[in-house]
Amino acid sequence: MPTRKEQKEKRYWEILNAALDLFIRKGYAATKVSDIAQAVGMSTGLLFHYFESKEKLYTTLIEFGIQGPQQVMELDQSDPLAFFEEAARQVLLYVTIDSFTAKMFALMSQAQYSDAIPDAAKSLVRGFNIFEPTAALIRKGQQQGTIRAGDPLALALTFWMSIMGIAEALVVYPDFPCPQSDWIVDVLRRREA
Amino acid sequence: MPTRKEQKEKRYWEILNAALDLFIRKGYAATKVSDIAQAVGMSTGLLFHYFESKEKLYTTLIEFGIQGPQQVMELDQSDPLAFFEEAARQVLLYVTIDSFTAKMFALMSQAQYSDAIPDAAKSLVRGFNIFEPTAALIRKGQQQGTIRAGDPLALALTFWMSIMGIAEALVVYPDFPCPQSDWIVDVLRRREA
DNA sequence: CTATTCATTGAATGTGTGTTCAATCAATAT
DNA sequence: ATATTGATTGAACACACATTCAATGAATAG
Repeated sequence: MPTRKEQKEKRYWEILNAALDLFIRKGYAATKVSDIAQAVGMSTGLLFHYFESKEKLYTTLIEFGIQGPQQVMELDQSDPLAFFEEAARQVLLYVTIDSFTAKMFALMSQAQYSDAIPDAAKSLVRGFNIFEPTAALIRKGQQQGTIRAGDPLALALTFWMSIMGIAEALVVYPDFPCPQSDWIVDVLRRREA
Repeated sequence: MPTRKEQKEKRYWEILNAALDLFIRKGYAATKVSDIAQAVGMSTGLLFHYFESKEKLYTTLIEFGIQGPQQVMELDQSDPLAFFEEAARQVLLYVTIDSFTAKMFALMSQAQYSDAIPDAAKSLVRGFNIFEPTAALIRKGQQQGTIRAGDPLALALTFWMSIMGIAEALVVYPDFPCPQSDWIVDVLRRREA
């Protein structure tokens, strides 16, 4: 028998889940609060007992969302190429086994290039720039001779856009076959002579 | 001295340009007709003398947009790997020299995964599936031994998501360094033993 | 058992936005 | 020169949607 508090906690997550799904498919502006409420199975008014506004709900999701990329960047960076292999592997793993985390990646990927999200969310997203630290790592790998020559920022962009784009596509179409993570790393890998 | 008809034609394109830019940055729902009108420098009401509705305006853009991928698929396909090299080269070339076409790619890329666009536009986008023909070409390349082993659909997804994601990012941030097209093709290229 | 808290609803409110329209003025045609 | 067409505006309209709120009833506390 679930206590009142447990029920509330459970519904809190149900809302976040439903909202995440809708925000990915329709975007922030096109997602109606009533859509989310309906997906969870509650009245629209009740949703405002859990989140004070649509904006706050979205921003809460983004707060969770930045943890995904952050965790990835916390992987062992001593060997740059190994880091990218592991990063790609992890993200694609989420896509198959942890749809919530996978959807978070998709959400972050969209938020990165959208001008139509709440200001608070925009600040959060822009505050965590994944490209600069990635470019630094790529530079290191280039010196070691494991990563191909070329503008590090451009290489970082290529790597992350592939990962994010694939994650986004697979979240929306889960039946699509999942690429292998080392294919993507081949964008960075130095080719043998 | 421009005639009345020329003026009208010119403004028609100005509207399409401004709308394209805003739709990419903000998405369909978050882009207000008044935003577009303001960007062009006309009253909101006047815009409806050029396009009967916001929906029609968006769908017109999508109609132009599908021509981009269509043209790419019309490139010579006799040598699969050469085709992908040329396709990647062309798309990235547009990003640098023809921002209208480049933005079209970004628009199509977004539309592909959005549930929040007009039905007419959705039909158009879904009607032209780029993945199936690409997968067929990949299969051919695999038989020839120029393309790596692996699920052809998954390889097609990887290739196009990289291209589209990069195009989208560069359209929004034109100052970002542009990757080299052959990096992306390395996702498909069979590695020497 | 009674009182209180609080989840829940459905209707009401207000704002924002797509669209329409009557009126104006400039360009073109006759 | 006059009439007609068409570009242009600003205000008006209607509708959709985020948010509020008073009322209800069930769970919990005392």
